[in-house]
Amino acid sequence: MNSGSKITINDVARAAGVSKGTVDRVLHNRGEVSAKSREKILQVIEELGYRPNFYASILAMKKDFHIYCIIPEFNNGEFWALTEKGIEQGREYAGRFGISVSTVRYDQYDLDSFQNACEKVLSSGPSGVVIAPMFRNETLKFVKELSEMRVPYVYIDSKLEEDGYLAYYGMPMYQSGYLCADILADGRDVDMVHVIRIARDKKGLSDPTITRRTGLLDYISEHYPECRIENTFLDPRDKAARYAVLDELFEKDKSPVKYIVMCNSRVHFVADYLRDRNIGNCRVVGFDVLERNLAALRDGYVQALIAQHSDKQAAAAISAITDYLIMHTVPQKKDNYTQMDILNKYNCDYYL
Amino acid sequence: MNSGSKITINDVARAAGVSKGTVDRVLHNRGEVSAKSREKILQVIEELGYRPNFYASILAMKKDFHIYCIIPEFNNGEFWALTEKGIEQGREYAGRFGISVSTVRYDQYDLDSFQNACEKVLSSGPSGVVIAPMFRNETLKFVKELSEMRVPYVYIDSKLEEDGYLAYYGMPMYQSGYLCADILADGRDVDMVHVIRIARDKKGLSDPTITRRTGLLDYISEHYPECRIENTFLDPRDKAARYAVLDELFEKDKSPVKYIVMCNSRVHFVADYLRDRNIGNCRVVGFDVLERNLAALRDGYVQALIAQHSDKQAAAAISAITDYLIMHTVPQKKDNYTQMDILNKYNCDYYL
DNA sequence: CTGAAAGCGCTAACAA
DNA sequence: TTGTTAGCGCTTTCAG
Repeated sequence: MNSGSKITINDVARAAGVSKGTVDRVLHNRGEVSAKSREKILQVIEELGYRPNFYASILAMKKDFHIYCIIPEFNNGEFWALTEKGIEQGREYAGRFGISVSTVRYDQYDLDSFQNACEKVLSSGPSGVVIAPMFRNETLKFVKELSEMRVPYVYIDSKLEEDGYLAYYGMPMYQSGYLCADILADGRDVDMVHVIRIARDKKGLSDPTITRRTGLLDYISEHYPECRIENTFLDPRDKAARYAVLDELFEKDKSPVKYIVMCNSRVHFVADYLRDRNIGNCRVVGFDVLERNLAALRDGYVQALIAQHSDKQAAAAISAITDYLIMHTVPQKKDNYTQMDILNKYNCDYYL
Repeated sequence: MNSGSKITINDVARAAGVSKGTVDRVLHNRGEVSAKSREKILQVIEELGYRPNFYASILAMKKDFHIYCIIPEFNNGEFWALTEKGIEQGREYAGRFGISVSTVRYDQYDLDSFQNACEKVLSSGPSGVVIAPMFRNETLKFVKELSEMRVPYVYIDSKLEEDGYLAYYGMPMYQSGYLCADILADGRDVDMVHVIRIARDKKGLSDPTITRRTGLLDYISEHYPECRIENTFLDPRDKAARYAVLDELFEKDKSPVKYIVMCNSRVHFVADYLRDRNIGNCRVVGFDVLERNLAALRDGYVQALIAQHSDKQAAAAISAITDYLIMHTVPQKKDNYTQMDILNKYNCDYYL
């Protein structure tokens, strides 16, 4: 019940018949200690239930830790803004321990800028890094260097299939697509689903939502084998083009209810169109709590949003590194698949 | 960016031409300090941007803080078990600061036991208390004493309409009922809703879910003015009686789909019945993530659960008090209405 | 009203 | 391989 343990390193030293210097050595596996002392000390620690006082420890080591977060650039109101908010929370936590946190951003469509970001971090002598990996190979190279420098790193948003990370915090992508389909279909008679996607100009860039889309399509082929899937591509930078494409979609699909889904955070593109064209007979589902998406939810142009606390993910990532740095603890779970939140117009105002 | 500020109380003392003892005095409004010194010191603090180092401070004061949590008793798998888990998390956090946390439980159907719990806490000299208030008047009396002793307290789960609390963490009850109705009805043709309730033996005990039920009924009368509401009462301790009552319900209601809702965490009572009787044509919605409710969700006997992170609520409550004790900060928001999570069979496994 | 000084529990040289 | 010691930044007597 009581965590305010009173026994100090001095008590241990006395009981073990050594000096506190030696106790400290075994505590941190530093310097050489005779097997005999070591054993005795460990035993005494056990018996007395000694717990080190982290605050004394922090005070004494006066190290200069610095955590770097590598994430994509963003504009206000975009997906990564929420992550940045979480970094802010993490900074607050880490700051209490005298650990500073900074963000390094890169253009998620530009490999060079990612490489630059990594190099910048590497040359700054990081104590730990949080990374949202968009480029597979480059990231692998980067984390390998970190490993060699014994710098702990944690993935957020998505992770790679290597093993050296301290922790991962993100959404279960495949399941999120599966869930999304269930919410979209909702037990109705669905014979056509429009999957709206973002046209990506550069090739060679992996589509971050591909796994999610797979989950979506799997659900549909399992539950609605007859259902047709229509893919439609939207240009994120050209509103007129988007409207033209959507106009075409609505001309072709004459069903009484249109089922529309987007696997990324841009469902507001669709909502804005529907609002402008005053179209009501749609069931639209998308992802993530951008302000524009929430507005669409409230207005009824989007029926549901699947959200994740990407702020908490970032904050958790920073806490994990902080705790590792300060008290050498590793997170209880290495892979943390965070919950998928279903938002509709009645609960969205209590989110965040 | 950097929170590891380098300026210490010594720097301030030197710059102000006084000793650090004096600086400490103005920092904590302790002892008398000449107006002149005081002003000078304040100014220097401002100029240098001095931020005290909490860890040195904690180390030096070696105070003995103790937080008490007052919550209802429970059995394994019941609602309050999750709260207890959150208390455990909070204990871990507080423990880092040498603050201990203990739980005092009471019988939520017995006023005396609540009074006993309060007295016990009061006489233990609490540094702070977390309370889930089930008895209005007694709680008011209790918190008044706390206020007089200048002991900070925070409400979880529900709160009273007084003003002295440090913070509150809980679900927006009315809205949760409203949301629940929306999920239950889900745009279908609903002409009868069964509201299943718990028969409470003792009178004078306020029904904790009354606000939620109001939200539920309001939604229905707004969206389905013709819909009939049937109340059915279940005895929590008598399975046979529950089955009898439910048998009767199913004999009377011949509609093709039955709409069933419970406003508390016991929807597993209904699910168990449906499973045993092998009844499938129902749409059932309930609250809270008890293991038995989750099982019902997975099996399809309950379609949706509205959940809240009552563990996080408790943990947040303890953190709030800890932070207040250690660094004299008050929570950003006093009233924290936590999000309402919609769970179905596809996302429930990623919850908690 | 104020300064000096002795710790709080731990780390990291430095000697031995 | 080990003990000793000087702090880390702050609080708290205790003199003055």
